[in-house]
Amino acid sequence: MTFQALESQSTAELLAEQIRDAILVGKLHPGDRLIEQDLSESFKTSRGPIREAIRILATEGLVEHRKNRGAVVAAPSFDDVLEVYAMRMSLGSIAVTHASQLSSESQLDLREVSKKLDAMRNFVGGNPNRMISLDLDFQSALIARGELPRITEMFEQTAIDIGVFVRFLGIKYDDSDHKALILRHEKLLKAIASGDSARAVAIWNGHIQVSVREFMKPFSEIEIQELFDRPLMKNLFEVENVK
Amino acid sequence: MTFQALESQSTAELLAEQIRDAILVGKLHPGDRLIEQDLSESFKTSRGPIREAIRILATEGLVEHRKNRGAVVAAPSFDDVLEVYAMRMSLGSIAVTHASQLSSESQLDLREVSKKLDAMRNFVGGNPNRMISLDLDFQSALIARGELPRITEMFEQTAIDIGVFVRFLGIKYDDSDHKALILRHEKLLKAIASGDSARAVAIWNGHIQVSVREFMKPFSEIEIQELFDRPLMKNLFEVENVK
DNA sequence: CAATTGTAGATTGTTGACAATTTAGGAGCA
DNA sequence: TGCTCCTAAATTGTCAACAATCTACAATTG
Repeated sequence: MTFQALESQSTAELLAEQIRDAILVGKLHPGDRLIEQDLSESFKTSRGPIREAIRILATEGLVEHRKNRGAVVAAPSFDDVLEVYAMRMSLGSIAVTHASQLSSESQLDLREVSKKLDAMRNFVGGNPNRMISLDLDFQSALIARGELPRITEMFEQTAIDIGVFVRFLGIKYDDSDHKALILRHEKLLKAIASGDSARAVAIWNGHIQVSVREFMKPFSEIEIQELFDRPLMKNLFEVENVK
Repeated sequence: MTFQALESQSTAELLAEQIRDAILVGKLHPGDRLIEQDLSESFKTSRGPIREAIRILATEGLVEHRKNRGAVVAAPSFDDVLEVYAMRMSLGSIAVTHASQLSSESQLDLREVSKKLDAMRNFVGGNPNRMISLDLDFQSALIARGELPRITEMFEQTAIDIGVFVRFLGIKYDDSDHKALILRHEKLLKAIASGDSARAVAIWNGHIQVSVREFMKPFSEIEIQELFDRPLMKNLFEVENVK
């Protein structure tokens, strides 16, 4: 009988998680200051662990930390959205390709990823923001199958960024999208499992494009036209893709 | 008249820099433990700033940090080299493309990058490891011209990784390489300045490939053959490139 | 003698006090 | 009024003592 070592998180990590959630849920707004004393009283701990938690959030980019001036919640722009999706497209392509290749060598186990997709299937028509979070989960699990630890970690970092964007730009997948979304993911898994890395990457790119489009929903026709003039935007939509 | 605020580094950052250098210079070896008490005595400071410094190094991946067990200097493998170069190729492509596009809109200032290249020219034939470090400097400065802060930061992270690899695998550019290296960089800058992003990316990819080959020098013919069987390796060498 | 348990020393985790720095606002002055 | 300078409050930075945890090794047991 073997047990999973339960390697509990450190207090600082636990605190970071709580504060991160507070930002993602909207209890803390961009520009809000994080004051060590106040937080340490709220969480009934000393300032030490709080300092570490803030440092974690700072490396994640959720807060900005300036010497002797403390930390404030960061405010993202649409340029940030484009940059982050460019990273996800390109890091994801590497990982998806590698996963496909591992699959050819039958070193690939997609069970965990399939489970995440099941969770999405069971949620069709449910709360839109929750669906986005399930989708991010699915993607993270998939990218992790590439077995490239640094890329996995950086990809995870971009997922946190997107959580912030969603919060501050008010994005929602609507119900009709849910089905298309899942269909695309099914195709993607099939391509990876069959070792067809080129097709897998094309589907991946297509999904990134759809995701970026989601972020434009709050904008007007004219604004969207202008967005497509930005180089980063063009680059994102010029790649080979399967819709 | 305006001055640049000189925003001095915090003590923890200063300490992190010193310890990082100690690792890159080889004073600290993989597996060595970093003991807060000892370090705080060496640096004549308390354990607080040392803790923060170690946390910084941990997020950079230079040391591994396990709960209640402290930090040890990490040991990289050749797979790590491949992963890091895959990231540099792909993040760099995004930045180089964007820089080329900014150049078309004449929003690009390559003076700082040119200075870095001058530094390399003045060093032809000099200490090989120092030349690698100048090359990394050049590349970082170039990527920063892409004006994509997250990508720039992640790219910088990979530069740190490479410092560790160079140290532990004993890589050296030899003198003959220096000239080819600089010639390539000149072509790259020209392509970017003229807004030819496709060509710039191809040159960029070629440089990454050459860099990876440097890391194989210590290996035997047979070992190198085997390395080329790895999927990541194939992917790195299959991209469009200019040698 | 091998396996387990117990224990001391080493090391990290946490805390509250104190020092240094920044910020905001008012007093003084042109 | 508008400007500079100064001071007090707020806040972060640093420190040293103490608590919790881990590691290595000796003692114990079967």
